[in-house]
Order: sequence, then structure tokens, then C-alpha cells
Amino acid sequence: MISREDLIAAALALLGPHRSVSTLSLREVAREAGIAPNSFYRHFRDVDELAVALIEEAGAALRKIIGSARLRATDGTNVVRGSIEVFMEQLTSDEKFLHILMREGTAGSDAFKQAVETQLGYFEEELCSDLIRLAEIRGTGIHEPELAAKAITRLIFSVGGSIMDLPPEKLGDAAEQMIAMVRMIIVGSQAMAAAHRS
Amino acid sequence: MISREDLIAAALALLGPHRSVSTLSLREVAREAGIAPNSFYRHFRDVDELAVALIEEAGAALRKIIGSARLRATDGTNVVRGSIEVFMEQLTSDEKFLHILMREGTAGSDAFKQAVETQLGYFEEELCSDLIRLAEIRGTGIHEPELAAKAITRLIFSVGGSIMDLPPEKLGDAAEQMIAMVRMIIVGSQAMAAAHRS
DNA sequence: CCTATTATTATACAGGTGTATAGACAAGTG
DNA sequence: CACTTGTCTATACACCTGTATAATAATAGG
Repeated sequence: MISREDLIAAALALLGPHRSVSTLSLREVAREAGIAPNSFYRHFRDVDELAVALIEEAGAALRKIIGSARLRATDGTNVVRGSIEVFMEQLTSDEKFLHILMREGTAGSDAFKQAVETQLGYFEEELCSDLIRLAEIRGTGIHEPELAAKAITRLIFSVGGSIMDLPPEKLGDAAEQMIAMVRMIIVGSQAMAAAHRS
Repeated sequence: MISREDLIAAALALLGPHRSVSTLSLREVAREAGIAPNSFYRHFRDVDELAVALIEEAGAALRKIIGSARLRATDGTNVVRGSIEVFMEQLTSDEKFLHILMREGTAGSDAFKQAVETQLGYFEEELCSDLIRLAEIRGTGIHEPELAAKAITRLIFSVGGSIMDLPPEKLGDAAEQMIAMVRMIIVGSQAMAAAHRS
């Protein structure tokens, strides 16, 4: 007896740097999972529903990963660098969670897009509390941390999408650029807090 | 006799908020253009080549639009707001150029992705010179304007992709958020310039 | 005007897709 | 045991896809 998770795993196996979720077909996933096409319906209404489940799983897995990275960086000296390094690590690993979330942000069905949106929202929330914590540690204020978190999240996922099939030797530079861009946002939101206070 | 442009126009007609370039089929475009499927090959090797041409056309059209908006805003008081308003205008107009560029950033073939990347690069360049000009007018320095331009461009196209099928009454708020986020980046890059100079 | 070349078409094929239908098999219940 | 119930499969249908081939229509050259 096959399970939802088996189907998700089968879909995951088909995905890769050159294969996006929205191009998966029902028959293909069923074939990969070793079941008859029609059995697919026992678990999902259509591939779209599978895709949404996949996104949710990928998001949860990713948040778990960066969650442990968050705990590591409580001193506030190198949070940005540390987080982006975790990100790049994940980008070059065999796990496809990041690729899925980055690649499919704007394609696919409405349900699918909204699932991605929801996951990005979770990241924003967590990042937002990080930013507030960071500002407290450093004693700087922070202006509209939700917006800063949103900007950083979108920026990273967008830039991530462009660099994800770069040759590995260029990823270092890309990471440095990312770090600099994120710092700009953080410094900006802090400077704006200072300006507002005066 | 049908031309490349006619085919591009046919493809454009098929696209919309719920239809992305990567889902266009050769037969479909040919049908829309009123030619036999095989005649498609006289103009493009495959749909992918059409898609690339489409991206280039959309990019050129967009740059032309914001180019005229750029000229309008030489005093440097409200460049950000003005630019984003042009952006939102375009987002709600019937022209689909923006949608195309925003929606397809990370999906589709490699050639396609790179075409989008190229267009985004053009935007970055133009924005970069704007930022430098703005910094001169205001007398503030600017730290790594290329990176700031990249961050802003990616941010706008990424956020744009999420809000493009929002109900129109929420677009105003979204625009305000965009403005605030872009300001964070600009303020940040200026603050970093000040810090470096000291 | 006839011909050579080019552009466009119609037809056809092999393969893929989602899904409706009906049968096969195992499990649980009396 | 017989029987129902839920799960899976095999077959089949209609439709769509890209493209190879051959026939047609249009154009240009002499």
C-alpha cells in the first residue's frame, strides 16, 4: 500500500535543477512511484494538490534546517553571514527543498503560488523576530522590521533563483554579494529608525 | 505572409495573469496566429526561441516606458515614489510585458532563464546610474551602487510577482510597502558609504 | 508563358496526457 | 464459508503534443 509520502518522494525524485514542479504529470509521478495512474486519485485530487503538499513539506524542512542555524547565532556578530552560508550550503546540497521553493515562486496554479507565498511568509516571520532580537543586542533600533524581513526574504529567494545553476566556483562571490545586499537592508532599516527617533 | 512579429503578437494574446510563457505550445501559437503548425518553423526553431524573443521584446518595451519616467524625475525628490508608481501603473495596465518578465524569472528552459536574466541586468544598469545621479544630487555618498541596484531590481520583480494578481484595492498598500523597502536599501547604501568614509 | 524555387498547407504518425469504466485482489464481517 | 467493502489495476477513449512527409499555392527568373 502506497502512501501520500511515497508519492511526494516520487515527485521529489523527478525534480532537479532542470525540472520544475509545474511540469510534473500525473502519469509520470505514478510511474515513478510504481502505481497505476488511477491510483494517484486515492491520495490527491490532482497534481496540483501534490505540488502544494510538496511545497509545504519543502518549506517545513527548510525552516527546520535554518531553525537550528538560528539558534547557533545568538551573539549577533555574524548572523547575516552565518545564515547566508547555511543558505548556500543548502543550495549546493542534494536536497531539493530550496530549489523547489525558489524556482516555483511565480509559476504554476493559483493554489500553488499561494502555497509558496505562505511558506515565504513563515520565513519572514522568523526573520522578523531575528531582526528585532539583533537590533536589541546591538542597541540599534529598527524601522518596520516586518518590511525589512520581507525585503530580505524576497531578495534572497529571488537572487537564489538566479544563482542556483551557477557553476560552484562562482557561488562564493554570489554569497558575498548576497551578504552585502542583506546588510544594506539591515543598515537602512536601522538608519531609518535612528532618523525617526530624532 | 506572416512575420515573426505576428507570431510574437499571437503568443502575447494568449498570455495573461493565469497563463505563463512556458506553458505555450507550438500548435497553440500557430492556431492563434492563423497558420499551420509547421509554418511555425519558418520563423522559430521552437517555442523556446519564441519565448526568448518575447522576453527581449517585453524588456525593451518596459525599458522604454520607464526610460521616459526616468527623465521626468531629475530633481531627485521623489524618484523612488515616481518610479514605483510607473511600475504599478504598468502592472495594472493591459500590457503584459511586466507580467511576462516577472512571472517567468525562474521557470522555463535555460535559454529562457538567461534571457530574463539579461533583461534584469539592463534594468540594473540603468537603475545603477540613477542611484549614482541621485546620490550626487543629494550630496550623500553611495556604497556599491551596482549591488544596491541589483537588490532593488530583484526585490521589485520578486514582490511584483507576488502582488500581480492581488485585488486592485490592495495594490496601493503594496506600492507603499515597495517604496519603503526600496528606501531601506537606498538609505542603507548611503549609510554604508558614510561609514566607510569616516 | 513556362519553369524553378520558395512558402504554406494537409495529412499522418507516434507518443504523451487526464480520466472514465470495469474487473481483480485482499481484508474484514456475518 | 459467502459476501461485502475498499484498494489497486488494465483497458480504453478522446484529446493534445511535436514533427516528418508529400502535396499545393505563390513567387521570381528567364
